[in-house]
Amino acid sequence: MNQTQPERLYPFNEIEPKWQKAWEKEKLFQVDADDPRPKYYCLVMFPYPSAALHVGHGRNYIIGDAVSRYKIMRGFNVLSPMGFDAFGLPAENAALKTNIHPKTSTLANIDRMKIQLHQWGIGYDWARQVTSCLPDYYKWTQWIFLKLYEKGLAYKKMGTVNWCSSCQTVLANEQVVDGACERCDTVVATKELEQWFFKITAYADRLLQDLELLNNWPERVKTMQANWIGKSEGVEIEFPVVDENYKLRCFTTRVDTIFGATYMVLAPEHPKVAELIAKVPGRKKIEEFIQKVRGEDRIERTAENVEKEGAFLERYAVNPMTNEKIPIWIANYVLPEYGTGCVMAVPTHDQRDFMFAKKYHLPLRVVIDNPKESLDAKTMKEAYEGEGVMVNSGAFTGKSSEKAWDLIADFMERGNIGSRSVNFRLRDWLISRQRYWGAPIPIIYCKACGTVPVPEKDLPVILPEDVKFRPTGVSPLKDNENFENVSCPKCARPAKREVDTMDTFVDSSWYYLRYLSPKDDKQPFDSKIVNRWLPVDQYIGGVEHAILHLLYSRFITKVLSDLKWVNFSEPFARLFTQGMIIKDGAKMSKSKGNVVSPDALIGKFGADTVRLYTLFIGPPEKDAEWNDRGVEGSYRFLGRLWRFVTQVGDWKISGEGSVSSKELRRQTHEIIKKVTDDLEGDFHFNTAVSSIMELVNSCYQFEAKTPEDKSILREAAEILVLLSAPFVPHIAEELWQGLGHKKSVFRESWPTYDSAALSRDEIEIVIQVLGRVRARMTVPANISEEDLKKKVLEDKKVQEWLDGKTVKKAIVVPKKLVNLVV
RNA sequence: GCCGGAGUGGCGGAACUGGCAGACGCAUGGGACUUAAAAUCCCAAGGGAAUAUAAUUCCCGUACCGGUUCAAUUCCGGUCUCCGGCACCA
Repeated sequence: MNQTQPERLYPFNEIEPKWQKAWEKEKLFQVDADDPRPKYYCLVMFPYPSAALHVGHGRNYIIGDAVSRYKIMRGFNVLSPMGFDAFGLPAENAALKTNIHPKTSTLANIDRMKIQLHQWGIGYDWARQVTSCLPDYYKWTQWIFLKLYEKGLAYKKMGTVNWCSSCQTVLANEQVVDGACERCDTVVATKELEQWFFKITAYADRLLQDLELLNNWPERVKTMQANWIGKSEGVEIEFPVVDENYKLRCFTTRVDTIFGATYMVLAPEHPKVAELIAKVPGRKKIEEFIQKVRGEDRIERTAENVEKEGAFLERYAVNPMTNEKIPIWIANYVLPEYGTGCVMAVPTHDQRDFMFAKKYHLPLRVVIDNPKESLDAKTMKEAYEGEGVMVNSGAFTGKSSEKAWDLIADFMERGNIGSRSVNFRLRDWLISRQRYWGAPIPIIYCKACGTVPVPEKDLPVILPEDVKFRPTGVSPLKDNENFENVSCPKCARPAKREVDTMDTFVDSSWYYLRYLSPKDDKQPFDSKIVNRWLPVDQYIGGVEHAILHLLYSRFITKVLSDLKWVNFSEPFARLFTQGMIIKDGAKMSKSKGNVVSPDALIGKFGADTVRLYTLFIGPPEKDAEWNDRGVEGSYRFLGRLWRFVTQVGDWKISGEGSVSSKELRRQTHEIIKKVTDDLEGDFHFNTAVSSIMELVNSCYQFEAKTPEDKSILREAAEILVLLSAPFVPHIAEELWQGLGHKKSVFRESWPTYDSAALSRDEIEIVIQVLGRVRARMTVPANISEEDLKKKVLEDKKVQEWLDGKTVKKAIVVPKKLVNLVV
């Protein structure tokens, strides 16, 4: 135990609890609906209540709190709520080990986290807390499901779905990362199952389009969403099958290459394959190949350098533009779920087709010539995928491929050969889960009436507590006969409930609306109030939600907007994604043993130190390495601030300062501007904090000789306290009181700078000769350009550098520099 | 491969609209206080070179190569590396 307790530089352990209580008493963060001030909705992504919080989590809340407190001082009516995304697998998995019910452990974790948030000095309107695992909340999650169901946007279908064998449940596409479960890293298998989906694809185009409205979202998040939605425009072309009376449809983005389509490839899973090979001699071999491909899991199938393999179906189709008979193949590189599961192959102008054609000796024909170097199908080593001049393309020969694209598409549409079509990568959102700790899906199956939604008046469908929740691949709710067996709401005959629960991302896709009327038991939210407060002015959270939560929330908002429940179509006007805090080069986690707990640090240095360091660590949007010595530096600074402000506590503000103090006053006002700009801009708290530090350093350097000087220092002290209040609220309150103020510092208005104070009498001019700094001189600020030039040329050092050469040109940047060209 | 972002001291990082590169902090070195240490406070500091230890002065330096400009971390062209997303998507 040779860890030394640092000297107590100021009584943080006394003042912090004191002010936390005071804010509560004063209801600093409670929003009054009738407040006339302009609204500001500052929202931090609500957390999953796992174990205790670490300093990495803290960054999120500290940033949000700094923004809220700043906006309060700017005169806004700030709504800063907090809740808990409380359903989910971790609690359920823990329960399997510890035998503690998920509800018990979740609620206990919530209590623990609230204490931690409190100790950090984070202010929320706790009267608005939402907890997604409680019936008064999930009742309305179920209501949202019903609304989507009514609109045809929630549906059940049989399909190939992602299955995690460890979590024993299906997963949404968004929850599969590199072919593995995002939660437990188990390689995801595919299964044919009947599952519930939300039809997010119906909104694909709008979700993509409206990204353009989100000017205050980080570019990378918008890019990620755009990539995920994955729009591509092309043409769907019909290829007649030889000896059959049906056609196969191919989707292509390169309709300009149609004359080079020398064969066709189907996914092995394509529904027509069985029919096509029913009578061919080599049927057995083809079936074996299909079995082989089907047996591969997602990773094997989509891995980067998988050898392209295929089989000839011994059948032919007709290229509708050349009227040639072309062979039909199946191959592992054609995916059943994208486009039509059937592609036209143009080996000369598509690298995959090229490799496949070379392997199986399929014909190649150049139809777009490379303008730089003429192509020859016999000698080319790889496909040419660029633009060029059309060749071997019937009536389109000689045209540029860009132009031919539209001409061919038009021609096909006129002749009913094909039609323009758009494909998205985005798939519908699979929302059912075979697990216990989630909101039950409000559906009843009746033998007579079919699928019957639970009537709104019967909501919520309560999640029963007495359930043995072993994951078995079937929802644990099936265990509870009282839950499953019900009477049909339509015909009253015995019926069965849906036993699956909803993906927790459904819970979190609408919580930001519930904060506005968290206790309303008549409706999920009050449209009038929501329309007044939304969109959220500032949303703050981790970039890991760039696709999942943010895409789902945008989708649900658009649905609610179409249903006229809300009058806006994007929920979050501004988004800020903070970087992760790293320790020893890795993300903090219990298993790595690199978790930094705030509790000990708060005990040793106080919450303000932890807050200040967290904000000072680096640009908040970037990842940052936690450094314990850096924390001490922040603590030292607060000690310096404390010492300085308490020292000038009984000095008075009076009159003008002496000449020497003018510079300090100027700096003070410059820093008001700097901190304000940082807070209004990109939340660069690190530079805001550093300029506050600079001002403190200057104050220490300044020697106050006269009462006027003292008055300038006193003004600087007041401003320092006001400017640092959003970052280090406890010490700021205490110092503010020490300066003789009765009101909370957060009831004061944010300081504004006096532009007169920013002006200087004298300025330092940098003198360059040929762009290199050679001298500097101090001149009156209002000096004319002519006088300045004259003075510069008279300077001894300058003359040495000029060395008798003539000055061709003198560039004068007002108030900054003079550059002499010789 | 496509899309987005980044590359600056020993480290985290700063630099408005092209105008003194390295603010602020950490680590480091020196000093004060102390019997001593820790803590605290004060001072120094990109690298290199010259002079006499100094004051001082010069040169080199923002991933690399080139360009525009009186002047480039900033603008333009090219190259490399790293991070993130998508990817056998037709």
